[in-house]
Amino acid sequence: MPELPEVETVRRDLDREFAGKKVKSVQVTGVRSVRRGTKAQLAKRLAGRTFKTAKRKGKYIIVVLDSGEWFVIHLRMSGQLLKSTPKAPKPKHTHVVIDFTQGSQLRFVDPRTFGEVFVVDPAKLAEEAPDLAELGWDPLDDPMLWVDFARMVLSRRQQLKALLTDQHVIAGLGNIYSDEVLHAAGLRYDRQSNTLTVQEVRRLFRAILEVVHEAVAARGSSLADEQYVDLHGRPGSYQEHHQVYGREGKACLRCRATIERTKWGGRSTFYCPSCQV
DNA sequence: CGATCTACCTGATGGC
DNA sequence: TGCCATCAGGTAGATC
Repeated sequence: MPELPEVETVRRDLDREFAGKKVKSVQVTGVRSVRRGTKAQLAKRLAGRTFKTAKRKGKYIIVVLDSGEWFVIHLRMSGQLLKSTPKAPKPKHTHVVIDFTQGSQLRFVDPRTFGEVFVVDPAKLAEEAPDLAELGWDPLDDPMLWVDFARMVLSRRQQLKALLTDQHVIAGLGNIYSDEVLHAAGLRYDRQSNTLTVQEVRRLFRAILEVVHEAVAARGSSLADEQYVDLHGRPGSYQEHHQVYGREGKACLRCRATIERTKWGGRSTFYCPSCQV
């Protein structure tokens, strides 16, 4: 579900609401939410620790603990982090509950159970969390010169949608935002990365930055099912700005041609057949 | 190396 | 009403 803008929204909420707070207790009831190490180890490494700051790398949320360790959360398709109180009824599929000494509660809710939480020593990141260690360029956090971006794109032979959603190359884009970026850049999902002109690479670079920043400002995209909500359970509003995603059969807002939907890599892909080349 | 499947899950939706 | 197929924001692994 959530891509960079949604994860960043949750990160900011988490930092605002829980930085400086101390963990009182941890209950892990989910069967699959803890896959690296045991539930007991996770609870032990969190109990009594203070949340210092919440960071983000790609789609991973990283809570820096006062022990120096990282409490990492990946929401995958359906995960949510929700702030609540101990007495409030728990939604179905609540897998991890963290109580804080001041009385608030943090919940990890995840119907499809693809998401995960774990604690890692950042010094052992490469061995214990290679997926996190090997992430590529984060377009919100990492400075990047456009010439370096151009070198990266032109040195690969990959369809553009594959390149944009490859977390080793660019960290944070998924199915919605790759389609929106490609429309903003005027490029088709199946263009080979090494065939781009210099101007096209520049447009792609600017489109990534523009779409990501605007989507973060709108607190992410929530689709009809509202699977994505922020820490307080509120939806985002960037879906109102979507140019192609979910707009099959509607007029392109730039050229008035009809937006098409196709299958690419097993996922729905939306594009304008006229102004994306 | 890149492209294409499959699998991991629950739940919503639509056709018949 | 029920039953079945399809689809959903992600990612890893197998295969060619």
